[in-house]
Amino acid sequence: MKVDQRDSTPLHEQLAAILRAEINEGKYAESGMLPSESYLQQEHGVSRGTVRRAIETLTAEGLVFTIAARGTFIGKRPPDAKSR
Amino acid sequence: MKVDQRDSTPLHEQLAAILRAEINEGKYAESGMLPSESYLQQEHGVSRGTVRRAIETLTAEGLVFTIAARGTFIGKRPPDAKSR
DNA sequence: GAGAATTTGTACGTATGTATG
DNA sequence: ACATACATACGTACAAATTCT
Repeated sequence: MKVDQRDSTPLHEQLAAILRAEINEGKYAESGMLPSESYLQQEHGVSRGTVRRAIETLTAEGLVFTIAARGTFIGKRPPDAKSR
Repeated sequence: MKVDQRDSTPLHEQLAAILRAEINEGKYAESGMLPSESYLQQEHGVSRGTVRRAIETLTAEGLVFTIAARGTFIGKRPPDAKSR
């Protein structure tokens, strides 16, 4: 799946939908985490800001959570994790 | 006490808190020094860089001081800490 | 003193967080 | 939405200093 630059749907929404589907398909079940933002940026041909907005959406949905300098993990954020 | 990899509190902060508590409990009173960085690294399952940042914090607090290739000692750095 | 082992020091690479235009 | 720059966090590799055999 790829984002469509001509589609009027915001890129970050398109990307969020793609990632959401991939997660539900178990694509990242092995590592338990998403690829780095830079990787996703190059992979999908969008800016890092767009990648981050997409991940933000998935975080709000409780699908993933990120920890600074470590990465974005699949699943709900543990109760004692303080960052956003 | 152990660091929590899923807690988003920086690992070096978690480790600093652990070491600070252990020092105050007198855990290292006997030797008067901290274990080596490699030991702490394996003991707590973090990288050496994280260990060093934790020790850096304790040093800034005046709780310990480090001498190159010798180790990290409990207490405030003496004026002539380099000589033997 | 020589050489190996141990310990701390420094540099660099990668990842996410924040700010600006 | 994108680009860039910088900050913070974590890790790895190599270098330097000290100690031990």
